[in-house]
Amino acid sequence: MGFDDQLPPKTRLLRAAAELLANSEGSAVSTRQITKLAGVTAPTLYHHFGTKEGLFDAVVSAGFEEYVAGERDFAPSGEPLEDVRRMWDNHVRFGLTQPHLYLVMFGNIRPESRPSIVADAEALMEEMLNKAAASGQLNVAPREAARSILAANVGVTLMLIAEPVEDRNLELSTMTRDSMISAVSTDKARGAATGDAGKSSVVVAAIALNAALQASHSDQLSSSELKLFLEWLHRISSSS
Amino acid sequence: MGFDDQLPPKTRLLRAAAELLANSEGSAVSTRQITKLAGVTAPTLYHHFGTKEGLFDAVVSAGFEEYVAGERDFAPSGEPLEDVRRMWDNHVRFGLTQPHLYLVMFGNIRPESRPSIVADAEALMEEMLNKAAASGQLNVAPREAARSILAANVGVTLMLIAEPVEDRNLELSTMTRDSMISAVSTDKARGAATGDAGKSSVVVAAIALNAALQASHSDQLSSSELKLFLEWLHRISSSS
DNA sequence: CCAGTTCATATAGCAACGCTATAGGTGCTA
DNA sequence: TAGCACCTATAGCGTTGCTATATGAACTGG
Repeated sequence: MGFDDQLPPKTRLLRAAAELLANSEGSAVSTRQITKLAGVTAPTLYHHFGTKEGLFDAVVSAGFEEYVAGERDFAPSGEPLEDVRRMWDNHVRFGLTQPHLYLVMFGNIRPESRPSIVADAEALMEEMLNKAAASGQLNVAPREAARSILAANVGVTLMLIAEPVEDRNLELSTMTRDSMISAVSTDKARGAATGDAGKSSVVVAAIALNAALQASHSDQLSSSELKLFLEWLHRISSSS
Repeated sequence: MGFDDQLPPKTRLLRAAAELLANSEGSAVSTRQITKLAGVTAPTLYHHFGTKEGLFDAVVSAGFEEYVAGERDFAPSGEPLEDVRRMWDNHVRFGLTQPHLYLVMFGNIRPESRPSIVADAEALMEEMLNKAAASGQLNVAPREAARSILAANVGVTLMLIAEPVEDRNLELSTMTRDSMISAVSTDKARGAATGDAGKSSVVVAAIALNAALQASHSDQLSSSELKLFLEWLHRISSSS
């Protein structure tokens, strides 16, 4: 069925399952679809993988190796916290590129396989944070920081996956990422080079005024004036 | 089948589904199990709910109302950020108490129902953050802060649910919670909220913004825009 | 060179699944 | 009492995950 007949059936099953899992938008994938695409019959699948879940686990293992490879495959920048940011972004990118694989890995609740994968991902993050801790950039234990950061990372990625593609806003990711990192690290205020106290107080005041205006329905401005006013407020308060 | 036969079939179906959903450890629940427990036959289910998913959606709606009730049912402490912490803890508690319901609500990826639930939860959080913003305690827009906090909240809760009960460490929750809140808030009362009890918060915020703008020479607005903006600001702040 | 063993695949089919076409029973209003 | 919604049951369709059984191919020991 349009699949390389030279490959051994086990490989063909793995590829067929991965392909169907990747293309089916959330809906279930049946063993009959898989075996048909792989060009084998049902018992072959159960001979090699025992169960449908077993086949999916094998696919997930392959996917996790790809994930780990992605998390390791960049030159360390010498700045550990910067590398943590890259790991975060890699994580999100992996989730958005392979949402179904990601959901099986991080979204499901499967008392056996999931914790092990999560533990491995945590270990990767902790490893990186150890370097930051060694140079005095962390104010909490690396393990706890890794767990906390990874939890937020998973939450953000799930949010983004669940959103329609057209209005996915990656700023949610970068903002949460920097919040988490700055909270566990000693050197606060990323981008402090450009940030100064006066400007940030403008932002704070603008945000406060915006919230207060919307809550109070002040009639000091006409509706058209208010609209423009709020637009400018937004421009001010979204500058960082 | 051991279910109150006085109740209408629709209610019995809902209760049976909720019970089976709550007790089945992750494994699927079949319509036949549900209808048998409810003491009705298959077509009754489809008459009332259209589809299996429809029945589950109804269960989730009930669960969500319970969630919202939990998020609203505490006296505001007068300190908005403290209330945000309580909302966070409520969220986690709800997830750990009803993990299966929670997973359907926040863990699954269902392009229709999930975003609406998430959006409602975000609105709840944003509502609370608006109060914080009005008193100048936020340094990002309430909506973005709400999305970010909720994402981390969901991620932490999923982590905790996936962990074996015996070594669940709630410190992960409090630590991530405080990290997110401290990253998004500004504990220093920057001018805006300094004890001007008499004036409305709009006026206070406008005055603060006015002062801050003149001190910082922000370049987000052109000079003509700035002039008009300040004029409006003056109109707002001189109203009492 | 062949009997024995093991591995890998196919034929055929089971029980359970979500779902529905159809019909019968119930309580209401006219 | 007739008619009409509404609600539920009988029976069964097509599909699902999975398997008891059998067959062919490849290797091994004598």
